[in-house]
Amino acid sequence: MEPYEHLFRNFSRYDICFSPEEILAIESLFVQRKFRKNQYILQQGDMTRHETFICRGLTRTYEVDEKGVEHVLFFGPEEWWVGDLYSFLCSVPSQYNVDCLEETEVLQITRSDLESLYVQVPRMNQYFRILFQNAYISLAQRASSSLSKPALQRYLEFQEKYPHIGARVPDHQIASYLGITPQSLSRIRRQLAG
Amino acid sequence: MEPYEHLFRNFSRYDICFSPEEILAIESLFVQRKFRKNQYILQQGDMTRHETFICRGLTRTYEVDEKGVEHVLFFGPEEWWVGDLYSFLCSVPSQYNVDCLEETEVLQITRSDLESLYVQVPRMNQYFRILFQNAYISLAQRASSSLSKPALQRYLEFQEKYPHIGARVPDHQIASYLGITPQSLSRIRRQLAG
DNA sequence: CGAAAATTTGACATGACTCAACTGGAGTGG
DNA sequence: CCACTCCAGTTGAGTCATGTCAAATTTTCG
Repeated sequence: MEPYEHLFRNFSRYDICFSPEEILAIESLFVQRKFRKNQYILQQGDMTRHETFICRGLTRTYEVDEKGVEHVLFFGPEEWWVGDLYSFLCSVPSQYNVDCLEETEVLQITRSDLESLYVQVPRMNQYFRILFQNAYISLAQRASSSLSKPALQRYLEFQEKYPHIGARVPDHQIASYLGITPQSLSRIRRQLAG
Repeated sequence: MEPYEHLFRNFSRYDICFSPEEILAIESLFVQRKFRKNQYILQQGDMTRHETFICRGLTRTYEVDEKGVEHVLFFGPEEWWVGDLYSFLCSVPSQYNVDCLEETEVLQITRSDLESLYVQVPRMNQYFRILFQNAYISLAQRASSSLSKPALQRYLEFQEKYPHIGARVPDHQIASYLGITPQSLSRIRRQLAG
């Protein structure tokens, strides 16, 4: 499927349609790019110059703490936006790494182009508003769950919510996403199996 | 201070200005309301009919799990929006309770009025987009922290980020916000003091 | 003042972590 | 095709942070 189709399909999920001129403006401001497996879209410490929409593939967003331990924050499959929003908006170095777990095709937009897009196509504000609303709701549920539920239950919730991701990602990265060690996840899996 | 002043001051924090007609539209769609201490703005299981902007006072958003344990998700001081967004947007019963820890003055808007506001004042999309962006960033940092850092450090982060809230809220609610028991928080405090 | 709530403390239990060793499969080079 | 290595995953033993239960103490507030 052609990359822009993914993007416009995502717009239409939120019942947001654009005029032909707007479509041209949108297409002219995004840049298409392809990453190989294990390649980095963004590295901790770098300036975030683009926000990135995933058309195909799978990414992971993670940070490395003072002790050198990786913490996976999100997986980014098709039709997700990835990037360090804080870094992007506030022009500070990124706290996060984003790398590709599979060969990945993306569309990218720079901050100044996004701002010009908001002016040219005001309805983009609506699109991103809804997007952030949803992201916020989903993150609130995850945060609540991580504060109050044991690892077993969080694992089950993850499996239920992202069955397709669970199958594409090694266990130790799922453990990191859940905030537990690979050993703990392994024991949880044994407990579920037995 | 007059309630609408708080609201417009919040708009202006994001460099968003409105024409006199827009200001009239905004003022006509929000309803002013006052809650006493301990009164509920929203109860778990109810339909969320309004989103609520806090002009004065302090709220807490919490949920009650299967075991009957309360989990505080957010505190809502002046110039915060509170409410169960998911319930509000999707017209499902709320998962959360919002009550007032102090006497609280708010401005409320219903879903249909907010939708009509987006049409009458398209720039409101921009305002809420930025609001959700920021809320999302802040929540992502909290979620990351709750997954990877010990309780002591989370407590210190909370104190640093919301010093004014820490002073206005009983400890056991801070403990709940941090995802630990009041006993654990008490021990952490002793450790810090000694 | 007196009741109720908040906080602290102690003893013990438990879930998750750490460290270390082991297993098993995927790739690599002889 | 067979070692060999590498990495993910598993398992075990001991430790630590935090939870649970119960009780004492302090604070709040009618």
